[in-house]
This record gives sequence, C-alpha cells and structure tokens, in this order.
Amino acid sequence: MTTEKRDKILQAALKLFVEQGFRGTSTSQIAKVAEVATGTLFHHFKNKEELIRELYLGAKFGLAEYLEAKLTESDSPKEKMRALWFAFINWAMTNEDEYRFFKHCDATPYIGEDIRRMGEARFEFIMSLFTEVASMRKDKTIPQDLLIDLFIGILYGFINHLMKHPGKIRDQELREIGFTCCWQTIS
Amino acid sequence: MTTEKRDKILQAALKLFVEQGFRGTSTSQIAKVAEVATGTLFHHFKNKEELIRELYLGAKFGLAEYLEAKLTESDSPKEKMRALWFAFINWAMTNEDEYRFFKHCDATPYIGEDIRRMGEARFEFIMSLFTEVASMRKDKTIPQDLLIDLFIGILYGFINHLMKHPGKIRDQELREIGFTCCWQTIS
DNA sequence: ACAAACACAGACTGACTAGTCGGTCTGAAA
DNA sequence: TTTCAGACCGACTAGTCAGTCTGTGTTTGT
Repeated sequence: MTTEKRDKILQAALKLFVEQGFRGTSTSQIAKVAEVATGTLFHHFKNKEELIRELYLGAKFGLAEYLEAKLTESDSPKEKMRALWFAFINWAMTNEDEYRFFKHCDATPYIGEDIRRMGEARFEFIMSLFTEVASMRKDKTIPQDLLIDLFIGILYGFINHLMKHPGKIRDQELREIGFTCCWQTIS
Repeated sequence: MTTEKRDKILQAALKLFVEQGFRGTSTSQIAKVAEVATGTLFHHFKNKEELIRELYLGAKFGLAEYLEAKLTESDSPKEKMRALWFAFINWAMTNEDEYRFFKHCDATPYIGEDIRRMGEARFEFIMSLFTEVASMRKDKTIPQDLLIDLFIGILYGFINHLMKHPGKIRDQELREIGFTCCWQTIS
C-alpha cells in the first residue's frame, strides 16, 4: 500500500499545497517535484481530492495522537490545559507544514465541510476537557463552545506571532506568558 | 471612472471569491453573474489580480474609516479598546462578505505580501492605541506586537463563534462578556 | 455635424488542467 | 519457466482558463 514513490508524492503535495494553495498546484507539478510520472500519481490516488483527503486525515490523526499522549489522565483541568497549550504549540513549531496545511484547509472553500468533519471523533478528549473547565468557571453565562473558539483564537494568534518572529521560536518564557493570558480568559 | 457595470463586476466578484476562492472563480463566471461580457471586465480591470487588489483596498479603507470614526480621541485606552472591539464586531457582522474576503486574503498564498501590506498606514491609530495599552501594563515582559496578535486572535475567535451561531448575532451581552475576556488578556 | 474618447460586446487564442490509456518492467508465486 | 499483479511511465484528450482582438453603439467636446 505504501511505496517510496507514493510517499514522495504525499510529501511534495503537502509542501506545494502550503506554498501555492490547492488550485494553485497542478497534479503535473506535484508529479514533477516528486520525480514521478503523472500516471503514477493517479495510480496511487483516484483523483486530486483523494490525495488531499489522505494528507488531511494523516495530519489530523497525527496531531490527535500527539496531543493525547501529552495529557496525563490524573492531572487537574488547569494542568491538562497547560499541557494542551504547550503540546499544540510544540507540534505546530515542529510540524510547520502540517500546521499551515490545516489552517489552509480551514480557510479555503475548496475543502468541503464533509472532509473537514472527518476524524473529529479523535478529538473528543479535548471536548471533555473543555467541559471540565467550563464547569469550574464562576461565571457560567459564557457558553462552552465559545470558550473553545476563544481558546483556539488565542492559540492561533500566539502561534502566528511565533511564526512571524523565527528568533522567538524556542522562547519558553514567552509561551508561559501566553498560557497565563489564555488561562485568564477561559477560566 | 465608476460605472454601473463596473460596480456590478466588483459586487459579483466579491461574492464569488468569498464562496469559491480566487482560483475557484473564473473571470468568465464573474462576468456572467455580473451580466456583463468578459471584454467589459477586462476593459475596467487590467487583469484578475487588479480586480482583487481593488476589492481588497476598498474593503480595507472602508474598515479603517469605519473604525476610526468610532474611536473618541478623549477616551481612556480601555474605553477606546472597548469601542474598537464593538466597532470591529459590528463591522464584520454587517459586512460579512468583506470580512470573509479579508480572512480569505490573509489565508491564501494567491495574495502576495506586497498587496497585503498596502493600506496598512491607515491603521496607525490602532497601533498607537496598542502602544498606550502596552505602556499601562504592570507586566512589561510581553511585547506589544504579541499583544496585538493575541487581540486579533481573540477577536477572530469571537466573530467566528458569532458567525457559526447566527441566532447570537445580536446578543449584546455576549459581546460584553467577550470584551471582558479580551481586556483581561491584554491589560 | 463630426470626430475623438469611451463603454461594452463576445468570438477567439494559446497555455494549462485533471485525468486516461496502452503499455513496460519487476518480482514473486505456481 | 510461465504467469500474473501491481508499480510505474508519459503521450494524449477534452475541457477550462486568463486575457486579446475587432468591432459596435453612445457620449461629449468643438
């Protein structure tokens, strides 16, 4: 199922999609960068969409697995939230292409809602963490899903900042400050 | 300089770009929706990119003008920040297509950095507001541009939430809560 | 009244696109 | 040794794309 050429196609496609977008990247360009014939590309993937879907799900499952491994079951909600914050940032910084790919998938109409919803079940442990956090809050007027949207907003804002300033990428202190800000907002 | 057909082209293009992306929308489709011939489109705009640029700058200047009008010079930084928060949300909710267009421009590699930087000078009043806010903070370790990125992150997260739940669009109380969260983070 | 300038039209072009097709090559099973 | 599956190839097709060309009406200034 997985061959050397197949992997090269996936790798080249991810890189090109991030740089140029889905419609800006032709299958023939992917084949060229992967040093493969166009026929080979369509031998391994039914069509362009299926190639994108595989890339998307692969990154999504990889991320879910990575995050779940970093959360300790016995920790308090705040400790778990902290672990989630640091783990996500770390993942984004060490898998920059996958992170950008995700953001691109979220932003482009090319990716339909059906694909976007795939693999969401793998993130249920995060949903239940937010339920815990929401139930701890004094001010109960804020809905739980708003809490999640705000968390994601701050997280994206923070990572965006780190990526704009490559020198700060390993600035542990800044991440700590970031989490403090974030926790103030959602707790 | 501005004719009826020209306006129809601009209007159709904005709508289609938001729905389908730049590369997913052909100039002939824009012409069809605008009820205009392709020749007319290229008579008014040198090429597709120039059409996008005009749309982008138009929305950007419109936003800047709207926001600036809502900020009262004599207000305190917190009051100004509050005004900015409410004004931006209000603008996004009443100019949904323009808002989505912006976000799409930010996210797609189709728009180069050169275009994206155009018209930034019109937002300098916001920059100086953030300078004020940053100088008020007790904890000075956080850089001012991070403050801006976090603010934008929270704002986008909040608007994202409002747009996902159309019933809440006019929920003033929720916006108030949102600003409280936001102010906690940046002050 | 006339010409220059302008708004608009749509058929047309060449480059490019996603995807196909007929075929070669390799290695393992029979 | 033969057979067979499946990885791989690249020329090819049908269609789409941004942009051009050549023309027709309509203002407008003189």
